[in-house]
Amino acid sequence: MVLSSEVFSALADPTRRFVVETLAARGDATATELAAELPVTRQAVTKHLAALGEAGLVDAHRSGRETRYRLTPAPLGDAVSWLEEVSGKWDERLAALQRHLGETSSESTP
Amino acid sequence: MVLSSEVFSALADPTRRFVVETLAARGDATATELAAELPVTRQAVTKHLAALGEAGLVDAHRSGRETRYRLTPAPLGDAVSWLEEVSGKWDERLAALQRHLGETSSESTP
DNA sequence: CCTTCGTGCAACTATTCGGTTGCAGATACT
DNA sequence: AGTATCTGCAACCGAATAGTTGCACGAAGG
Repeated sequence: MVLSSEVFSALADPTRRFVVETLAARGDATATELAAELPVTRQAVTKHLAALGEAGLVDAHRSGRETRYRLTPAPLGDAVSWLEEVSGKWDERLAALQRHLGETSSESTP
Repeated sequence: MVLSSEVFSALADPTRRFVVETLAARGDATATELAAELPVTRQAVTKHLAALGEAGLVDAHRSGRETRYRLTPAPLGDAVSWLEEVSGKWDERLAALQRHLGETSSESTP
Protein backbone atom coordinates (compact mmCIF):
# COMPACT_ATOMS: atom_id res chain seq x y z
CA MET A 1 0.00 0.00 0.00
CA VAL A 2 2.38 2.66 -1.21
CA LEU A 3 0.60 5.94 -1.98
CA SER A 4 2.00 9.08 -3.46
CA SER A 5 2.61 11.18 -0.40
CA GLU A 6 2.05 14.31 -2.41
CA VAL A 7 -1.71 13.95 -2.68
CA PHE A 8 -2.39 14.31 1.03
CA SER A 9 0.29 16.97 1.33
CA ALA A 10 -1.32 18.92 -1.48
CA LEU A 11 -4.72 18.66 0.17
CA ALA A 12 -3.37 19.66 3.57
CA ASP A 13 -3.44 23.37 2.78
CA PRO A 14 -6.81 25.20 2.96
CA THR A 15 -5.94 27.50 0.08
CA ARG A 16 -5.10 24.50 -2.05
CA ARG A 17 -8.37 22.79 -1.14
CA PHE A 18 -10.23 25.95 -2.09
CA VAL A 19 -8.46 25.93 -5.45
CA VAL A 20 -9.42 22.30 -5.98
CA GLU A 21 -13.03 22.98 -5.08
CA THR A 22 -13.16 26.00 -7.36
CA LEU A 23 -11.64 24.11 -10.26
CA ALA A 24 -14.09 21.28 -9.72
CA ALA A 25 -16.99 23.72 -9.85
CA ARG A 26 -15.79 25.98 -12.67
CA GLY A 27 -13.77 23.52 -14.66
CA ASP A 28 -11.24 26.14 -15.56
CA ALA A 29 -9.35 29.05 -14.06
CA THR A 30 -6.20 31.11 -14.32
CA ALA A 31 -3.97 31.93 -11.39
CA THR A 32 -5.10 35.56 -11.48
CA GLU A 33 -8.78 34.60 -11.43
CA LEU A 34 -8.22 32.34 -8.44
CA ALA A 35 -6.18 34.96 -6.63
CA ALA A 36 -9.04 37.41 -7.04
CA GLU A 37 -11.16 35.23 -4.75
CA LEU A 38 -8.41 34.65 -2.23
CA PRO A 39 -6.60 36.81 0.30
CA VAL A 40 -3.21 36.06 -1.25
CA THR A 41 -1.24 37.25 -4.23
CA ARG A 42 -1.21 35.70 -7.67
CA GLN A 43 2.30 34.36 -7.15
CA ALA A 44 1.23 32.50 -4.05
CA VAL A 45 -1.59 30.91 -6.03
CA THR A 46 0.86 30.00 -8.76
CA LYS A 47 3.01 28.20 -6.22
CA HIS A 48 -0.02 26.33 -4.92
CA LEU A 49 -0.96 25.34 -8.45
CA ALA A 50 2.57 24.06 -8.96
CA ALA A 51 2.24 21.94 -5.82
CA LEU A 52 -1.09 20.59 -7.04
CA GLY A 53 0.52 19.90 -10.38
CA GLU A 54 3.30 17.85 -8.76
CA ALA A 55 0.64 15.85 -7.00
CA GLY A 56 -0.99 15.19 -10.36
CA LEU A 57 -4.19 16.95 -9.34
CA VAL A 58 -4.03 19.74 -11.88
CA ASP A 59 -2.59 20.41 -15.28
CA ALA A 60 -1.89 23.64 -17.12
CA HIS A 61 -2.92 24.65 -20.60
CA ARG A 62 -1.50 27.79 -22.05
CA SER A 63 -3.61 29.55 -24.66
CA GLY A 64 -2.35 32.90 -25.77
CA ARG A 65 -1.03 34.89 -22.89
CA GLU A 66 -3.04 33.20 -20.21
CA THR A 67 -2.56 29.80 -18.60
CA ARG A 68 -5.69 27.97 -17.64
CA TYR A 69 -5.57 25.26 -15.01
CA ARG A 70 -7.85 22.26 -14.99
CA LEU A 71 -8.53 19.53 -12.46
CA THR A 72 -7.22 16.01 -13.08
CA PRO A 73 -9.00 14.17 -10.30
CA ALA A 74 -7.48 10.71 -10.69
CA PRO A 75 -5.20 11.01 -7.63
CA LEU A 76 -8.27 11.80 -5.54
CA GLY A 77 -9.40 8.28 -6.29
CA ASP A 78 -6.07 6.93 -5.06
CA ALA A 79 -6.52 8.80 -1.81
CA VAL A 80 -10.01 7.41 -1.40
CA SER A 81 -8.65 3.91 -2.01
CA TRP A 82 -6.04 4.31 0.69
CA LEU A 83 -8.56 5.68 3.17
CA GLU A 84 -11.04 2.92 2.50
CA GLU A 85 -8.37 0.27 2.74
CA VAL A 86 -7.34 1.51 6.17
CA SER A 87 -10.94 1.83 7.31
CA GLY A 88 -11.59 -1.66 6.00
CA LYS A 89 -8.69 -3.18 7.89
CA TRP A 90 -9.85 -1.47 11.03
CA ASP A 91 -13.41 -2.70 10.61
CA GLU A 92 -12.38 -6.29 10.01
CA ARG A 93 -10.12 -6.14 13.04
CA LEU A 94 -13.06 -4.90 15.08
CA ALA A 95 -15.24 -7.70 13.72
CA ALA A 96 -12.58 -10.25 14.61
CA LEU A 97 -12.46 -8.82 18.11
CA GLN A 98 -16.25 -9.04 18.43
CA ARG A 99 -16.13 -12.66 17.29
CA HIS A 100 -13.41 -13.42 19.79
CA LEU A 101 -15.40 -11.82 22.59
CA GLY A 102 -18.42 -13.88 21.61
CA GLU A 103 -16.44 -17.11 21.68
CA THR A 104 -14.92 -16.41 25.04
CA SER A 105 -17.97 -14.80 26.65
CA SER A 106 -18.40 -17.85 28.92
CA GLU A 107 -14.84 -17.71 30.21
CA SER A 108 -13.35 -15.63 32.94
CA THR A 109 -14.15 -11.92 32.84
CA PRO A 110 -11.31 -10.08 34.61
CA MET B 1 -18.11 22.24 2.63
CA VAL B 2 -15.92 23.08 5.58
CA LEU B 3 -13.64 20.21 6.53
CA SER B 4 -11.29 19.93 9.46
CA SER B 5 -8.01 20.84 7.89
CA GLU B 6 -6.18 18.70 10.37
CA VAL B 7 -7.17 15.38 8.83
CA PHE B 8 -5.31 15.89 5.57
CA SER B 9 -2.45 17.57 7.39
CA ALA B 10 -2.16 14.59 9.69
CA LEU B 11 -2.17 12.20 6.74
CA ALA B 12 0.38 14.24 4.83
CA ASP B 13 3.33 12.75 6.69
CA PRO B 14 4.55 9.26 5.68
CA THR B 15 5.48 8.33 9.23
CA ARG B 16 2.02 9.28 10.39
CA ARG B 17 0.41 7.22 7.62
CA PHE B 18 2.52 4.26 8.66
CA VAL B 19 1.33 4.70 12.22
CA VAL B 20 -2.28 4.81 11.04
CA GLU B 21 -1.83 1.69 8.93
CA THR B 22 -0.15 -0.14 11.78
CA LEU B 23 -2.85 0.82 14.25
CA ALA B 24 -5.52 -0.29 11.78
CA ALA B 25 -3.84 -3.68 11.46
CA ARG B 26 -2.85 -4.27 15.09
CA GLY B 27 -5.60 -2.35 16.80
CA ASP B 28 -3.27 -1.27 19.55
CA ALA B 29 0.26 -0.01 20.07
CA THR B 30 2.46 2.05 22.34
CA ALA B 31 4.79 4.76 21.12
CA THR B 32 7.80 2.60 21.91
CA GLU B 33 6.42 -0.34 19.94
CA LEU B 34 5.79 1.88 16.93
CA ALA B 35 9.21 3.50 17.18
CA ALA B 36 10.77 0.05 17.08
CA GLU B 37 9.50 -0.37 13.51
CA LEU B 38 10.48 3.11 12.42
CA PRO B 39 13.76 4.91 11.80
CA VAL B 40 12.94 7.62 14.33
CA THR B 41 13.03 7.98 18.08
CA ARG B 42 10.19 7.31 20.46
CA GLN B 43 9.75 11.01 21.15
CA ALA B 44 9.24 11.70 17.48
CA VAL B 45 6.55 9.03 17.36
CA THR B 46 4.92 10.54 20.43
CA LYS B 47 4.74 13.89 18.66
CA HIS B 48 3.18 12.24 15.63
CA LEU B 49 0.64 10.51 17.83
CA ALA B 50 -0.21 13.87 19.38
CA ALA B 51 -0.79 15.31 15.92
CA LEU B 52 -3.01 12.36 15.01
CA GLY B 53 -4.83 12.88 18.29
CA GLU B 54 -5.51 16.53 17.47
CA ALA B 55 -6.95 15.41 14.16
CA GLY B 56 -9.23 13.01 16.04
CA LEU B 57 -7.70 9.99 14.37
CA VAL B 58 -6.27 8.38 17.49
CA ASP B 59 -6.94 8.28 21.18
CA ALA B 60 -4.75 7.27 24.09
CA HIS B 61 -5.49 4.86 26.90
CA ARG B 62 -3.10 4.64 29.80
CA SER B 63 -2.98 1.37 31.69
CA GLY B 64 -0.28 1.05 34.30
CA ARG B 65 2.94 2.55 33.08
CA GLU B 66 2.27 2.21 29.38
CA THR B 67 0.01 4.26 27.10
CA ARG B 68 -1.67 2.38 24.31
CA TYR B 69 -2.94 4.22 21.27
CA ARG B 70 -5.97 3.14 19.26
CA LEU B 71 -7.41 4.26 15.94
CA THR B 72 -10.62 6.32 15.84
CA PRO B 73 -11.33 6.27 12.13
CA ALA B 74 -14.34 8.58 11.97
CA PRO B 75 -12.40 11.54 10.49
CA LEU B 76 -11.27 9.27 7.67
CA GLY B 77 -14.90 9.13 6.63
CA ASP B 78 -15.08 12.91 6.59
CA ALA B 79 -12.07 13.02 4.31
CA VAL B 80 -13.66 10.49 1.97
CA SER B 81 -16.83 12.59 1.91
CA TRP B 82 -14.92 15.68 0.90
CA LEU B 83 -13.00 13.84 -1.80
CA GLU B 84 -16.13 12.27 -3.23
CA GLU B 85 -17.97 15.57 -3.19
CA VAL B 86 -15.22 17.23 -5.18
CA SER B 87 -15.02 14.32 -7.59
CA GLY B 88 -18.77 14.40 -7.95
CA LYS B 89 -18.84 18.08 -8.78
CA TRP B 90 -16.15 17.56 -11.36
CA ASP B 91 -17.99 14.66 -12.94
CA GLU B 92 -21.27 16.52 -13.19
CA ARG B 93 -19.47 19.49 -14.68
CA LEU B 94 -17.97 17.19 -17.27
CA ALA B 95 -21.38 15.72 -18.01
CA ALA B 96 -22.87 19.20 -18.39
CA LEU B 97 -20.08 20.07 -20.80
CA GLN B 98 -20.76 16.95 -22.85
CA ARG B 99 -24.44 17.83 -22.98
CA HIS B 100 -23.65 21.37 -24.02
CA LEU B 101 -21.36 20.16 -26.78
CA GLY B 102 -24.10 17.87 -28.00
CA GLU B 103 -26.73 20.61 -28.07
CA THR B 104 -24.58 23.14 -29.86
CA SER B 105 -22.93 20.77 -32.30
CA SER B 106 -25.06 22.17 -35.12
CA GLU B 107 -24.42 25.81 -34.29
CA SER B 108 -21.58 28.10 -35.17
CA THR B 109 -18.17 26.98 -33.97
CA PRO B 110 -16.04 30.14 -33.57
C1' DC C 1 14.28 -0.13 49.29
C1' DC C 2 16.41 0.14 45.00
C1' DT C 3 16.61 -0.67 40.28
C1' DT C 4 14.53 -0.73 35.89
C1' DC C 5 11.43 0.33 32.41
C1' DG C 6 8.24 3.38 30.06
C1' DT C 7 6.56 7.79 29.67
C1' DG C 8 6.21 12.97 29.39
C1' DC C 9 8.12 17.58 29.09
C1' DA C 10 11.45 21.08 27.57
C1' DA C 11 15.09 23.13 24.79
C1' DC C 12 17.41 23.32 20.64
C1' DT C 13 18.35 22.74 15.44
C1' DA C 14 17.66 22.39 10.51
C1' DT C 15 14.59 22.23 6.88
C1' DT C 16 10.30 23.12 4.69
C1' DC C 17 6.54 26.08 3.63
C1' DG C 18 3.34 29.86 2.74
C1' DG C 19 3.75 34.33 1.52
C1' DT C 20 5.72 38.62 -0.21
C1' DT C 21 8.23 42.00 -3.43
C1' DG C 22 10.64 42.99 -7.67
C1' DC C 23 11.63 42.37 -12.33
C1' DA C 24 11.87 40.51 -17.11
C1' DG C 25 9.50 38.33 -21.08
C1' DA C 26 5.63 37.49 -24.06
C1' DT C 27 1.01 38.52 -25.88
C1' DA C 28 -3.04 41.36 -26.97
C1' DC C 29 -5.18 46.01 -27.94
C1' DT C 30 -5.53 50.75 -30.09
C1' DA D 1 4.66 51.17 -32.92
C1' DG D 2 3.56 51.75 -28.27
C1' DT D 3 1.11 50.56 -24.27
C1' DA D 4 -1.23 47.68 -21.18
C1' DT D 5 -1.84 42.79 -19.36
C1' DC D 6 -0.70 38.45 -17.98
C1' DT D 7 2.66 35.37 -16.84
C1' DG D 8 7.12 33.21 -14.91
C1' DC D 9 11.38 33.31 -12.21
C1' DA D 10 14.32 34.57 -8.26
C1' DA D 11 15.42 36.32 -3.79
C1' DC D 12 14.04 36.96 0.64
C1' DC D 13 11.41 36.47 5.27
C1' DG D 14 8.85 34.53 9.24
C1' DA D 15 6.54 30.69 11.00
C1' DA D 16 5.75 25.96 11.35
C1' DT D 17 7.51 21.25 11.52
C1' DA D 18 10.13 16.89 11.94
C1' DG D 19 13.72 15.54 14.30
C1' DT D 20 17.09 15.26 18.06
C1' DT D 21 19.09 15.11 23.09
C1' DG D 22 18.60 15.44 28.00
C1' DC D 23 16.22 14.91 32.16
C1' DA D 24 12.74 14.03 35.63
C1' DC D 25 8.82 11.37 37.22
C1' DG D 26 5.62 7.38 38.06
C1' DA D 27 4.89 2.35 37.96
C1' DA D 28 6.72 -2.79 38.37
C1' DG D 29 9.77 -6.15 39.98
C1' DG D 30 13.91 -7.96 42.57
